[in-house]
Amino acid sequence: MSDPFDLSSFQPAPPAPPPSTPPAPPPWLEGLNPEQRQAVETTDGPLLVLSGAGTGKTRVLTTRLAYLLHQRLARPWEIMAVTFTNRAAREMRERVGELIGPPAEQLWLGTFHALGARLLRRHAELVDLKSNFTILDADDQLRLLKQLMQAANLDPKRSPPPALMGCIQRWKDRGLTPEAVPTSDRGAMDGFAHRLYGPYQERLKTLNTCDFGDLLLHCLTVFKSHPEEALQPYQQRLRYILVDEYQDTNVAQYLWLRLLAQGHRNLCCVGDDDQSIYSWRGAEVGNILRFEQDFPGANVIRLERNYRSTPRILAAASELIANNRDRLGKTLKSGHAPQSASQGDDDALGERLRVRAVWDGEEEARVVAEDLIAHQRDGGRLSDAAILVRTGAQTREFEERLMTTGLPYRVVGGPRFYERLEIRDAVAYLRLIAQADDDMAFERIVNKPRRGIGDATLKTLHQLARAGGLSLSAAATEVLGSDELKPRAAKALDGFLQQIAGWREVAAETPPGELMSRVLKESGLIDMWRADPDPQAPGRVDNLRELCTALEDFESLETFLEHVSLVMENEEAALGDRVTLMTLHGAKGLEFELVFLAGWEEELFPHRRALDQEGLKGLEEERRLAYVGLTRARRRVTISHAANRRLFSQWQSCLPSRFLDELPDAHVVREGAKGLSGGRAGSFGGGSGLGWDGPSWARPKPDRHIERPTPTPPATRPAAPDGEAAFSPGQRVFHDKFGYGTVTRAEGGKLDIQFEKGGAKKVMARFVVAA
DNA sequence: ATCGATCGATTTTTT
DNA sequence: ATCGATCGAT
Repeated sequence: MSDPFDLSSFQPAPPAPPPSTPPAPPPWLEGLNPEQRQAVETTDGPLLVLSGAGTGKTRVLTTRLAYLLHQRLARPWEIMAVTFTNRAAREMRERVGELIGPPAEQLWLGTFHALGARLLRRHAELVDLKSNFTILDADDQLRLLKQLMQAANLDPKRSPPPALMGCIQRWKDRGLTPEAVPTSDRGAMDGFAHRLYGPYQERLKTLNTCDFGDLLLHCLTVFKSHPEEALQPYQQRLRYILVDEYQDTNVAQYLWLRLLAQGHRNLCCVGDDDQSIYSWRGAEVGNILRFEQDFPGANVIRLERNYRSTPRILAAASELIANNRDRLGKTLKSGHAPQSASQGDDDALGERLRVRAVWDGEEEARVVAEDLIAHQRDGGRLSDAAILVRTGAQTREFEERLMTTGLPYRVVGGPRFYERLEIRDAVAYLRLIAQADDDMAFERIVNKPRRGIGDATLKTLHQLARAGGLSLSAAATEVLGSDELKPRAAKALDGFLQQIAGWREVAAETPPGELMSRVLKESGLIDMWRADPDPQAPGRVDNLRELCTALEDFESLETFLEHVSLVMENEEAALGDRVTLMTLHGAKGLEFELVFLAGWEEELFPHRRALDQEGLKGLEEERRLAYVGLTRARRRVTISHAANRRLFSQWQSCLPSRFLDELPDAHVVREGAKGLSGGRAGSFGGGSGLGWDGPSWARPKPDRHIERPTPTPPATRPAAPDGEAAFSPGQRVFHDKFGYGTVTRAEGGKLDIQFEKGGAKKVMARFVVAA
């Protein structure tokens, strides 16, 4: 394994790479269209590639990398390719590898954060860190901030820690250290954010830790304060820099790139302003909009030929996004079908987009499931379909439905493996073993499982640590030498320290996976979860096992811990044929044959918060999100909106999203839901408690024309027979929510049912049908 | 030190 | 509905 940042192996490069006879053009240039090819072959100077959805962006990037190497314009370690996500980095490395083989390994290729981290480790001492600094995740960040707030006597009610944290992070995104925060910004959050920012940074340094923002922010500091030592070598070395998803870069990333690119000025940024959906996280669309001013003499190439979606989908997406003002302007053209297709030729244009009105979220999920079953019956694969939602919470109803229907699915971007409670605890053990002064880890696990080390003991340790400038571990050793603790607590603490010390020795001669299983067993963590009656506990035990397996792939504890901090995801288990369920944000960069876009309702999408906080800018970003959603689909788009939705514990009636009005009628077919007004209303059993006064979408609204739903009874739930159907034990039944089950007891209108998924339940007979 | 109950606030997106 | 924080009892 070579470390691209290892300057020790760096020999002053020949002034220019030998411009020997340029090799013949390689075969992989052949398949490119003229614009793509131009984007690959324009190697000199700043270049902006505006790449619309589905126009072969990744292909251009990877081919460009291969081209640079093939033409001997640079050696692998003289090229940096930066991505936004780990997924993109992985994919790029794979695909470049396919083109050029092993040299791909030596490219500086990774996410901003990964590259930033590796760079920073080389120069950590310049910002008062040690090169083995740890990387804090969101959870630890927040805990730390809360501690500081407590020390400063700030009321977490009046100033919510997450909001304060967000504020600090946005400063970091803009490349602002505490001193550099402009006075106009210092009043934010009643001034508390700025008041805490400095101490927060101090604390991080004491702990020899960085948060995510620091990985870039500290780089900038280092670049500026020690250019000759920590910047120029890189500037000279990096002949070419490529950036993916440039529209998502924040100011800090922009500055970082600009500094590194100053040597050779061969900066190639690829992006799409229409897909900028991360402004809330500090991303600056301005970066891409300003590119030509920032880098005078820049070339701009537009990729507009879309090879992914049908003409109808492209037309719909284009018309929708045309409602945005701040854009560089691109028009997606269909890349395949030569325009020979005559206007009325439906086949050539592809299917119309379907817009479907449903009663509520449950029905929404049900119809999607029905469509999926039909799709399967037609020989389609589930893995060709995706359900895209605006917020993570929306996945739940779909999960329930898919589970009861027996359709395999996967949730992308759900609670991630390394973020799970039990995993974080287990990893904290490893962290403490690897680094005794990892106080965050120490605090996290010192009393987990319970070993009688409570708040009182911890408080003593904190005091001592602060007074003596010690880590908690060191303070613990100190305190045991004194008699400050009660014997009982002292004994427990001593036992804990000894255990950790013991594992530390084991770690030296044992592979990480084995170490982990020993720790889990000997610490009692595993037993703790085994003994937990919580229904989720067994799953946690499984996760811990999986963790041990995952650890087998790592050489050392250190490499694993770096992986955990930066990658945060576990290799996905072999998937099989599953439908994908995820948020719109998570879907960027992916494509599917069939796409279901759920929850297109005002307040939810566009999301109310986006509108409240950012006004028009927020709306435009939501619209870009819609654009991203539409352009994920190759063949078929199905949009749904519910008339009612439960938002926290309350029912709310919803209006269809304004985005629906922005889709061209010519390419859309609007459907009412099956059985909406017929069977459904009755199934609420005269429950007028909902205060429903008719489907909101049916209320007259001048510029909307949504058909009234046809009163067809729902396919999966025939109305229950009026004279209470006679169910008897042993009978197989179907319940709308719980799926299939067997009756174990029947008494009047009430049944006991053993469901195949979800266990035993008591259910009113009218809610089930014979299966 | 630990546990349980109660109360209140909180809901976007995540490298 | 779910999560945290807080408080009082054991």
